[in-house]
Amino acid sequence: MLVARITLAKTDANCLDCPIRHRAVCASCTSSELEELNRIRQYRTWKAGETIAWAGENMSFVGSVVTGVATLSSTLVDGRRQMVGLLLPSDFLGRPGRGEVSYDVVAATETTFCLFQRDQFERFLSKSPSIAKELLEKTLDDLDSAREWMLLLGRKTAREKIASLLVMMARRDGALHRNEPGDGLVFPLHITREAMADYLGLTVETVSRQISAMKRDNVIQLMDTRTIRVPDFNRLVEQSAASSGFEDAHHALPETTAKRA
Amino acid sequence: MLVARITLAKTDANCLDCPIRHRAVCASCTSSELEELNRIRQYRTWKAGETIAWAGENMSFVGSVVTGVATLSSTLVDGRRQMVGLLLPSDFLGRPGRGEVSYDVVAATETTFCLFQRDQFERFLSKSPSIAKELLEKTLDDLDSAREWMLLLGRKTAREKIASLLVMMARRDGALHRNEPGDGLVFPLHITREAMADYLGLTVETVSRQISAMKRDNVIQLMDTRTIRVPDFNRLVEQSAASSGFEDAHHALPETTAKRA
DNA sequence: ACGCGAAATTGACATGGATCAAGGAAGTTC
DNA sequence: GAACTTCCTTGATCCATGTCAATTTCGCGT
Repeated sequence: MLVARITLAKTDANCLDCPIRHRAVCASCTSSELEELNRIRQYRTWKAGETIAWAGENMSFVGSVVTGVATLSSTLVDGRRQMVGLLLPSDFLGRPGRGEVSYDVVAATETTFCLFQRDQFERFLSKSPSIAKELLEKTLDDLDSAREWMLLLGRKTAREKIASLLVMMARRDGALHRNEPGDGLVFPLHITREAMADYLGLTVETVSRQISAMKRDNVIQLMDTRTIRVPDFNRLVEQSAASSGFEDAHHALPETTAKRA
Repeated sequence: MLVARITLAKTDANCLDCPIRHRAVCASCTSSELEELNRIRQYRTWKAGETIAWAGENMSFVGSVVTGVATLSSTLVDGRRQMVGLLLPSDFLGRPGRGEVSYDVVAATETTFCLFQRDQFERFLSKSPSIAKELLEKTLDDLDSAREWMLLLGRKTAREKIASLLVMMARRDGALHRNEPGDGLVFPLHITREAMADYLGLTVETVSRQISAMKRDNVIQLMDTRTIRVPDFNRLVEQSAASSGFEDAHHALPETTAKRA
């Protein structure tokens, strides 16, 4: 498997060494707050394909993705499925004040969470304005992403959907690592074609066909089925039918900017 | 025009008389907090069709819808448009900490907002945990709605989309008024067929055809083009392909529950 | 190295919704 | 109350994507 198997000790590691220290909900905590979080947090890892929580189930934990990728998805009674969110490192899972989870949460790759008992976290939340602020900020970002995705689902063509997904993956990957673009941008997809289809509101067949078509047109190359090389990132962005709004001003192009880690 | 023309004096009215007093971000404010809000708030009304803010523009206000309906929508460079949110009374517009608005905001009907200067609101927000909590709560609700809509956009058929929209409109209407179901449920749509199409990721033609088809099948009746009568609400819900999850447990069926006003 | 199952690709065909086009209904202006 | 304009409906046709089916490739365990 391609995914780095970083295995973190459940309690040993310190928040200060945490890879998502500066990007998760705890980003702006004071050191005394961090100490308290450090005491009540727990790491837990799910293997690729494992279900972390079922829609409707009660979940007593909330927390952040430390490493890996997890998906949020909804299902209609007849089995049609739509992914409604992607959890990447530093993303938060769980809703303070509500145990019941609204979507199936599945580990797409091996995924490690930094978890808190929900009631403990809620108590902490009500004491700590900084974490409340970060959580609101994150939720607003999630809302923006969800709405951007609505535009994609409602109005973009299959080709544009695939391009948009690749752009997003490249950006989110670039925000973590830092891709020095020597001979193009290379990044991993992490997810299966089926997961892509679920995310984009397409079928696997259409995803596969469009990827083949983009390969033929030399917009992308496949190192292997899950690793994309993009010779010309701008060309890819063009094909994604980026919206005329200015939402993207808040995202980082992998080459140009990256949140300081 | 069908919309009630409640015209509120800009500064006269008191928060205590506000129609959204118990459902807006200020719902759980203390009376001293309310007094302060009362001093810094302003009512402002937009006529149907007027643009409240353009995507990318800087907006120095945030606030809540008091009466009316406004839409949030994104546009692709070539003009394809997708509505990404609907603002009904008590819904909040604006993002603390960011002036730039991500979507076009348009008054679908005559719409009155209760507005605050953004910096004033932010100052208030950082002092008032109760309003911060409400805002987080609202944002999480918005996120849930957006995700439910993603499922609709990605996976539902035209028929199911229309049914879902009608169910939503009926519910949101029912949460405000209280429909005593004598001879079926009657509610106004407020929005044009075009707005419906924008919301559902369809064309006007398809919206119109599906509405005609549902009329033919006696799932709905039209009192006039914008007023729907539903003889059997459950039948409508069935046609909406409600998801197998449990998200709906948090919404009120018009007949069964309604938030106390 | 072999074989198995899952994932991905490709082809042939079907269809739901878009597009193009025309006309009707309802509200507004002079 | 005639002429617009905007909104809505309906019909005919087309095409992007879904569906069904077969085959290939890849990853992994033995």
